[in-house]
Amino acid sequence: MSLRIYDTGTRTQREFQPVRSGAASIYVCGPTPQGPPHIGHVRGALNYDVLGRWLSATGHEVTLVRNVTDIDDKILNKAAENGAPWWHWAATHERAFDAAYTALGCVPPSIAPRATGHVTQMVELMQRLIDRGHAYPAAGDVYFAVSSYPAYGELSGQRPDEVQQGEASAAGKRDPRDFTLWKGAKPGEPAWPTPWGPGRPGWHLECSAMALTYLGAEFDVHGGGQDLVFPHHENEQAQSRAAGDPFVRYWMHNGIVGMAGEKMSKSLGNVVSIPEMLSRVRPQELRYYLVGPHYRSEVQYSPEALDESVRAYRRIESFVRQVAQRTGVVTVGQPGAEFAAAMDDDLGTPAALAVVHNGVRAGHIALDSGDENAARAAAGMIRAQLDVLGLDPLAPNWSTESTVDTGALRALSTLVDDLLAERAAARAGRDFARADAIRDRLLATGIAVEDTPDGPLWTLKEN
RNA sequence: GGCGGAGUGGCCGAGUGGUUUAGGCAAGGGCCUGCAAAGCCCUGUACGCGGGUUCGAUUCCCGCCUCCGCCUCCA
Repeated sequence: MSLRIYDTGTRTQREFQPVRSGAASIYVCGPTPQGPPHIGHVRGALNYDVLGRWLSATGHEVTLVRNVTDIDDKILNKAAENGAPWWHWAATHERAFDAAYTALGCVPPSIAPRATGHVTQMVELMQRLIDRGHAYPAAGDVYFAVSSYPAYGELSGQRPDEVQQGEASAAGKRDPRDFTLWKGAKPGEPAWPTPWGPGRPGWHLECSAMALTYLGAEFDVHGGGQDLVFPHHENEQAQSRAAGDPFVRYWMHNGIVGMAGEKMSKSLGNVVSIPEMLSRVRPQELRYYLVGPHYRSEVQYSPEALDESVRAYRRIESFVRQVAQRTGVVTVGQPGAEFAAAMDDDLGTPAALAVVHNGVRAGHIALDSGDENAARAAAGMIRAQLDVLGLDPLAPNWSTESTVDTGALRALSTLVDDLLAERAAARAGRDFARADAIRDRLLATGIAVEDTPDGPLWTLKEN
């Protein structure tokens, strides 16, 4: 059994057969860094991170390209509104995106190419399209001739004639359906030289050019949000295939994130930024919330649902930590066949998490019956499963040890142990009022005490 | 107007032509505990509405309602 992926291009689930056996090439539409990253951006990145992790776990050498659209109308406008140079505005927000991806445990992409660094490749691609009669320059712009490419619309199912026409046709555009490959420079705008005059990249061209540069004329997976199917991905495919490249084998589109009824969009200004969310929950917990539902389903964000995820994740986490504390080191094992079957079914993370939870229950039963070997084995398997999802509680990237003063921790530990010894003495003397007073006092300071078969266990409460 | 997706038990969220049916959160009962906490066991007559196909539909088909995405910038 191997991975099956739902391919938007054919609207069916297809077995994953990579261009190069044992390897996987993935291109993901990354951010246009015009503002802070929000929950929707991060959901997409997380989904393709899980894809990459699963492909790696199943023996593929993964190349993942996630681009940065660092030149664009919106960046120019936002920068101008804020009195910043466009390149500074883009670079600042690009760093914010990187920080969010890192905080949420995304494996760094093989490369995160910027549009502005690939003008040469774009010019080459445009030249090929012009030579083949699929594109034409006009008044400083370069357009793709939709009528020259009969397969246009095949990815999205759109019929070009039915597409609502937006803005009035620009000067020199031969057909209102034609889209811009390259925008001629207007006064004061950044510009790069081309054979057809100075200007800057249109939105769609860069992805075709950068995918070709790093992944070749044919590659395995192209991912993005469902809102990019049309026109962005339709146009990408038209450009690359019209130029003669086979392009994408599997198109994957993740569902979008809504906001309890109303849609979340930049224009409505109701986006939830990642730094804001991470001030409320830990990154693992936010990740669990976004990775839990199937990637193609829509998520309606609500703080209540996020809170449920927090508790669900902590159940898993506390089991793994408990086993580690009681039985020593828990080494990462193998995810197992049931988990693999779930993941192979178009990244079935909900079923995969059900397997994890069943493992947690089985592990607790083993722990209760004193079978520490079975408990350790269960925890090792769970760690392997969670690692595929980027959720292993013991993974070093979640570690907070570096921020903790070990000297202070040792001093605290001594004080708590003293109090717990006092409590134990009180309990032994059946002075439960005294014992409970100590426990309450510790709880009030943020230290929770639980009695286990191995004696009392204390933990610092989150938040 | 065109293209596409969705409506599941108190909530989140999978899934399937039928006899046992995810999983989590919350709730109630029980076990354990001095009491808790955690954990374990048990409980809850779920599939938007109306037709149709079928021995049988939440699952397939048709119609309707509601919601969402895209067709303009968005992951």
